[in-house]
Amino acid sequence: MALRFYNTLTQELEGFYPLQNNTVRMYTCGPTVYNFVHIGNFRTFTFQDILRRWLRYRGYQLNHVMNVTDVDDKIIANAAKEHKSIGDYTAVFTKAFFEDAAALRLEQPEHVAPATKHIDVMANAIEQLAAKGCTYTSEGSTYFRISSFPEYGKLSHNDFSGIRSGARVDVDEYDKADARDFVLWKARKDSEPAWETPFGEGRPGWHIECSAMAMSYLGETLDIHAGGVDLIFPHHENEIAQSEAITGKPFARFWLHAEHLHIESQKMSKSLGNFYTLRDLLEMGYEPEAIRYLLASVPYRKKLNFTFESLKAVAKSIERLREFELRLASAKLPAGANEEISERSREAIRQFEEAMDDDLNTAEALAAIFEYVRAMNSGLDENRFQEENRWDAARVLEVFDCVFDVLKSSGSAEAEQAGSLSEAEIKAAIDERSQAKKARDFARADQIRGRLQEAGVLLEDTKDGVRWKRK
RNA sequence: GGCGCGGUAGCCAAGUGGUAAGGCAGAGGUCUGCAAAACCUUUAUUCGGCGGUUCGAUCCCGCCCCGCGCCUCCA
Repeated sequence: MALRFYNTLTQELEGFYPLQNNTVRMYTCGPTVYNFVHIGNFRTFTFQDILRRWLRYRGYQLNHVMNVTDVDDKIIANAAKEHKSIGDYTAVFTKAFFEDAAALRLEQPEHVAPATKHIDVMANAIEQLAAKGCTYTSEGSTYFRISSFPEYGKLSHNDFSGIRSGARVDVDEYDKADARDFVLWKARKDSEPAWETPFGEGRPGWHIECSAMAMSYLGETLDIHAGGVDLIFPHHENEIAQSEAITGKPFARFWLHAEHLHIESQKMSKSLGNFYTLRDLLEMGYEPEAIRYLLASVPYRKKLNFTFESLKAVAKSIERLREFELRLASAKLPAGANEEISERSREAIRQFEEAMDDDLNTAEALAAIFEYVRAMNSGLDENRFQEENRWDAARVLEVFDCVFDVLKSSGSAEAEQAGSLSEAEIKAAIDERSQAKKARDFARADQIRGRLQEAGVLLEDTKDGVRWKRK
């Protein structure tokens, strides 16, 4: 079965292929930089990263645009509180976001698009909407008239035909003609940041940013648009309305939405205050790879229940894989190749690919890897491995890691520094201990082992000699 | 109320109309001078409840119970 994704628009699993050539044109909703983003947000960004990597594995080129919302109510309010310009204010959190993303090994999209750098594109989109009669102004602000777009609701599968103006309009929304209408352009208020446009001085509404930037970078119809489930309505629904009202063409062919990360059975969110930032977890001593693995290991359409127990468990899982890699590298093997091992390796890759092709079923893909590792550990135990088979196993791990990217330890560079023992020193100590063991001076041997352990170096006695690793 | 997601072993979590992947934890074992580490084996007669369809359902249908999300800013 070929690559397929669940499309929120059609509510079906659909075979995926890009519309133009071999390049996937993809747009994802990025962060609003008014604060540090939390790991719930990163669950979605990690999903997007896995998606990127798998598309590339499947031979596609990527043209991926991610927006950065750097002007909105919260940003304006927070910046004012700190007596900073919004630019100075958002620069801090934008930088933090990309640092965190790098720590989680999230690839950079081909284009990162800050909203404030694309005001002209948005203004142009609003003018096109106005020319089509889809807008109206009220108190200096410009609104999108939902009644001008009959298909409104097709993404969230809501029927809005019954909702008419006057049905129930919130007090502070008295200036809208229809309760569901949304603002395209907000009139300037007091000293708020504002931009000059033909339809007045002000700033963009949130939804227009994504429509305008997506189409300006990627054209009228995108292959994939992705984000968190909470964006389905109203954000993505509104994007569809604006974009399709302008072009008359489908805005995006595939809509992919990641479920939320939960904590204590509730959505992790800023407003509930039940969140951890990546920085929080790193300070507690968790490895970024473990966090990445945890975020990636639950298929993206399932709620992911975050617990520290899980985080500790996945750290062990990663160790198991790294242990296998290490064992493979240090094993003494006879020359030649065992075809049975080679075939089992190819089988593992097939299973992994099949799982990933199935709407990125990472849980099943992981199962394929762990089953393989168990089989290969047995193979090593039973001396069925030969020299050439190293490559077979290395290839399996390589395929795994080009998606999950957790095998190489970023190994808190500090810890390695703190360990302070050089490789040569460690090797010398190991030799000394081996001599002591040979002389049956176990007290001496244990003393050396203890000293190394204190320095953060763990010894493992194996059939093929002494192995060590930093802890 | 409308729309949507889910309830599988101690925890996390796949999956299929034909009798339950994987990870962690637990138990047993191998290795070892002893350890540690590692590795191996093992762990749900059962898949929220009740009916129905079927030769057969955890998987299909109906009803019910429970949890969660969106409907307002939100990954």
